[in-house]
Order: sequence, then structure tokens, then C-alpha cells
Amino acid sequence: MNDVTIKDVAKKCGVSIATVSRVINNSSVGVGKKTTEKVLQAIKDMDYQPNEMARSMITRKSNSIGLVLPDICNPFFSELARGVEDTCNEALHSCLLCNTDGAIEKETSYIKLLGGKVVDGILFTTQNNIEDNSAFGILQKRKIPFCFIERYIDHLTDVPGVYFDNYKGAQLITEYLIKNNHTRIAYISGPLSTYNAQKRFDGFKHALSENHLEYDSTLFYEADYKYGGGYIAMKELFKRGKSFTAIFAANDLMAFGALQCIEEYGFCVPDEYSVVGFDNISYPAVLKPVVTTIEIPAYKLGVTATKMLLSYIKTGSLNERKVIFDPVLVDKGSVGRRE
Amino acid sequence: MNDVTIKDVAKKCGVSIATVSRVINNSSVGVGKKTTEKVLQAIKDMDYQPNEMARSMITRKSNSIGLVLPDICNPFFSELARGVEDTCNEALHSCLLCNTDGAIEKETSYIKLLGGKVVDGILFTTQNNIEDNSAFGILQKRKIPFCFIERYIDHLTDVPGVYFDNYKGAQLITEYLIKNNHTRIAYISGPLSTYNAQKRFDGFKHALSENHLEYDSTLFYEADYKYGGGYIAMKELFKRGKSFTAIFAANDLMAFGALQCIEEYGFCVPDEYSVVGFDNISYPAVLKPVVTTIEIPAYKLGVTATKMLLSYIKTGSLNERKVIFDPVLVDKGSVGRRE
DNA sequence: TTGTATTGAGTAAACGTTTTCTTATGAGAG
DNA sequence: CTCTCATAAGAAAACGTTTACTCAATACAA
Repeated sequence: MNDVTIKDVAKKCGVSIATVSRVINNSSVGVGKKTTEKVLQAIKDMDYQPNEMARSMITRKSNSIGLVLPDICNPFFSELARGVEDTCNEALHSCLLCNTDGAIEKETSYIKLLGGKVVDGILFTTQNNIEDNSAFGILQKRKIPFCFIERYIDHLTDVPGVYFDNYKGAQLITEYLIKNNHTRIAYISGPLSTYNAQKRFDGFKHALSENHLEYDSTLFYEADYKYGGGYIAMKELFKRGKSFTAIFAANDLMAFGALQCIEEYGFCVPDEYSVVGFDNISYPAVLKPVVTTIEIPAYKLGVTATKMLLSYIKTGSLNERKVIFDPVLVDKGSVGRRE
Repeated sequence: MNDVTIKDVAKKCGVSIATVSRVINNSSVGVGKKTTEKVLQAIKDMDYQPNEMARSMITRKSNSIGLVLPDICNPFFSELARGVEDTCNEALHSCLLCNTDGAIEKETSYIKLLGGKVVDGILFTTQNNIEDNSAFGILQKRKIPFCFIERYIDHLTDVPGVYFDNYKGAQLITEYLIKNNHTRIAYISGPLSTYNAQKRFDGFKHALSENHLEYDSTLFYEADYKYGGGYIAMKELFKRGKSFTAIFAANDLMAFGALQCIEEYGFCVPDEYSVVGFDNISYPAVLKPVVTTIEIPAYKLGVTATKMLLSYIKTGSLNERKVIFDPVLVDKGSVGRRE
């Protein structure tokens, strides 16, 4: 390690450490021009780098934030993370990465660790229910600045967060199907224990009723947000023998599973069945299949949340506690028009 | 912020801060059982969390490492990062994420920043040439513990790093083609300015000559590691009118591009043309196309590099300065047997 | 009983900064 | 020539820990 300290620099210049400190920080307010130059030169010569730890002790700022998310390998989260990190970097902050796999214990232990003044604030994404999440409790108790990402607590309106409007998204894409004259739409849901899945389902039903269509529970199947789940769901829906012309899967992965099944049954998309998903997971354009979907702007969510958190850390207050992103429909041609 | 300090705990218990410190650290060596319990209780009651900054000042360890990579959104790097973070977490360390986009200035500024005792060591991946990389210079000058990942400096044998044997990988997959009686193999290269591309190309040529096949430069095309590049390369190869039965693209993305072109020409894979790639980019199994390829164990690379770095940080020495991972062939059915 | 370990716990220095307070220097005004 | 004031720079405290050094108290062997 490089062990040049401010003392060494001071000694070499024949000045006090206070002077060196002033040069480093204020670009020399109250330091003579000649001295400033001398110090600057010495810093360069000795390759001196201030010890950020010591600095943080005094300033009570670590200039870093923690990013707690389920899994960086999930493209949604890596894009989000990129948005976070880019924004941090711009603001001369560092970003600590924490993968929780959605496990509450891991979330809690990370938050505890980070709370030890390791970071100035925390960006938190969780799939778990917030209210009975001990991590959330610690955040509040310790008064650690934080900002939620894609985690909704309808009734806790004062909790800072950046959200995506799943309800509206589901509504939007359902309406798109309806506009294309689909009236009997099968719905493959994610686990309804998650807030996500519930909101999407609600949005779907709302769009139906707004358009005077009846929700048919025999066209509903609750799966697991996974490829296999979508496949099984589709099979089951076919088995039930009810008629429908479109399938709304609550995420892209399940939509892919459904497509696979449809193909095996020898049906054509979008001619015989229309399929829509949710998420717009972004893989190289080459890869098939492809499904009309709702895009969640992960990068933007990351940027916005980071800005919010940093501003909160800096000023201690927030003029906007909640930012909600609107859904955008991305048409990739898996919806056909019914006449 | 939670501002309970060790002093508060000590005062509440009527003991000295040294005692509290001992309880925290050694689980009370040299502290009476009763006192220990009292302190532990107080810590819980007051929700005391030691200030890691202050701690680091004394121990000269931040218990965190920096991970410097081009782009977390690239699935290779996110998997790598996951390996790194998991290993860090196990060792009770934190991991700082730094995206450089491969820009030397960004690499340098990150390394400088991290060098300020923010981290105990650095994991460094770069696409740039190491020798004239100023970031490398800083690493060495400041004696910051580091470990390279997937960056090769043949002649700098004492530089700690974890590598993947691109040469052998290319050789392996070429031999697989030859074993399937392909004798005229087209090669779509990545940019030969990168070390990667060069090694893979060398491995390819070596396998040919080992099997007494002649390298034919009219079957060679240098592209850019991208989908579009692979597509254009394939088109050009067809245009040249030379005969070949297999295509080796130096990464999967280009292989996909080649496949796209082959399909447009109305040819069948693997019946008429065999195609192989490199990287085994891992997308959900659903997604097509799919190509026989060489897997680079990103996660394992991350784990190994982290272990290496942590051990170096701890002991100050390294029994193994270089770990090289062997390639594994992943057969996904895009190679046909020639009779 | 005396002497010697052993154990428990306190005191204070140290880590490398920032920052408040203080002082020395010199310039300009009267 | 003196007084005042601005400016430059130093001294020292503080940040919250860990740890080396003490010392008191107890336990045990002789």
C-alpha cells in the first residue's frame, strides 16, 4: 500500500498538515499562492492520495451508497445497476453491490452491515413484502437514508421510492389486445403473493371491465414467473377447452413458455393466437422468440432513484418522495388483429 | 443516522470503551462472563453498530474490494460479478462496482479513487492493453493488491491473475469440427487488435496444422464481435464463392449473425453448414438460435479471482499467481457430421 | 502466610484527516 | 510611526475505534 500521509507531504514542504489539508480541499482559500504550488508539487511528486477513511471520519460522509438487489445476473437488475453506478460516478460517489437472492436474512444482514457508516445511503429493491421486512425496520430505526426501487407500499405514502406503474402497464397492454378485437383473453399470472403480480392482474381486470368485457376465471392460471411455469400454464389452459384468442402472460419469460406450448400444439402466432408479455427483457435482437410487451425502464429507474437518494443525503429533505414511471408498450408483432 | 457510539454503550454499562471493544471483537477474551452479557445486552438495547470507518482507520483494513469491469450489463460480466460478490460476502467483505466501458481514463480514475484506502484490493478486467495502461502503473506504484481477470500478459508472468485459455478453447472446438470431417472451415474473427481474438485465431490455426489441414486465408474474415459483423462476414464469405462446410465464429454473437445470413440464403444448419461460436452466452434456454460453443466459466473466474485477492490481502503473499481455466465444449447441435 | 500467576478491566495513544481557534506577518490608513 | 485589519499558516482538538500497557484483584502453590 501507498503509505504517504498528509504528514509526509507537510514535512516535505515545511508546512503544517492544516495547510496541506486546505490545499487539498478548498483549492487553497487562505493559503498563499507560492505555498499552494509547493504543496501541489509535493503531492504529485510523492504520489500522495488522501486516506478516504480518515476523511470520512471527520466529514461523516463516505461518499458511497449501497445498492441492494436480488440478483445482478437478472438483466433487469444489471441495467438498473448500470443506471445507479453511472449516476453515482457522475456525483463522485462509489456504489456497493449487494445480491440478496431475495432472502430476507441476506437483506437484513446487508442493511445492517451497510448501516455501520459504510455508506451514506441505501438503494433497496426487494421482492418481499416490505411491511414485515426487518430490513425496512432497521432502515427506519437507524435513520439511514434510503430509497426504494420498484417496491410499492400504497398506504405508506411518505416512503421515498421510484416505482413503475404495473397496474397501468397491464391495463395498457390489455387495451391493446381489446383494440385488436380480442374479447376472450387468457391470463397467466405471476405468484399473486407478490405485489407485482397482483397489480398486473388488477390492471388486466380493470381494462376488461372498462371495456365491458367479463373476467372469466376459467381463463386464469397462476404460475411462477418462469419459463416452465408459462409452458405448463398454457398446456392447462388448452386442456380446459375454453375458447380464447389471446394470452396475456404477466412476464416475458412465461410468455416464451406459452409460445413454446402453442407451437407444440401446432398453432400459429399471431395468426391463431396472440400473445403478450411484460418486462421487455432485452436480449440481443437476434434471439427468438419475441413478444409484444410492456417495457420497464430499468436504467432510468436506477438513475432517478440514485439522484433522489443523493439529493436526500445532501440536503436532508426531499421535494419529491415518489416518482412513478409510466409504462411503454413495445410492439414486436405477436398480436394479430381479429375481425 | 444512528449515532450511538462505543462510548454510549460503555457509559450505559459502567465499563470502559476498551471493554466494549473487546466484547465486540474477540467475543470477550479477557472479559468476565457477566460483563460480557451486560455489554451484549446494552448493544442490543441501544441498537449499537460499530462505525466501520473508525474501525478501518486502526486496523488498516476496509474489508472491501473494488471490482473494475467494462460493463455490468454484459452477461459475462454480471455473472463474473456475481461470483465475486458471493465470495466477498462469504468472507464478510463488500464489493464496490465500477463500470469503465473500457475507457482508459475511467479505469485510471477509478483505480486512483479506490487506491485511497477505500478498498483493500482491486479486481481488474480490461479490454485494453495492459502494458501501457496507466491504471496498471498506479496499481503497481501504490502497491495496491490486485488480481487481473481474463487479461493476459504472457511475458509478465509474476502478475496475479485468473485467466481463460482462449487458445486452447479455439483449438478444442476446431478439433471438434475436424473430427466431424470438416476440412474446409471458414473463420470469422474478432478484432485482431484484441488479445482475445488473436489467441482464438492462433488456436484455430494451430488445430488445423496439427491435423495437416492448410489454413486458407480466403476463408478468413475479420469482424467486430457483434451480431451485424457476423452477418456481414458470412455474406462476404458466401460471395467469395469458395467452398467450405463449417464456420467458426470467434464469439456467439457473430455466430448468430452468420446463422441469420445462412438462413436467408436458404441453407440448413447443421445439415448443409455447421456453425460454432465461442463464449456460451447464457440466455434463457428458450431463446433461439443456439450454437455449439466454448464455455467461459465467468462465475468461477470471479470466485477464483476473489479468493486469490483476499488471500493475498490477508497473507501478503500468493502461492499461485496465475490460474488458467480450461475451456469446455458445449454441444448444442449446430455441428453436423460430414461423411 | 507469602509469593506468583492468571484474569478482568481501565488508561491512553494511535490511526489520518478536517476544522476551529489562535497567532504571526505585513499592508495600508491616520 | 503607530494602529488596525486582512491574510497566511500553525496548534490542537475531534472523529470512533483498537490495542499496548498498566494495574488491581483473585486464585493457587509452596
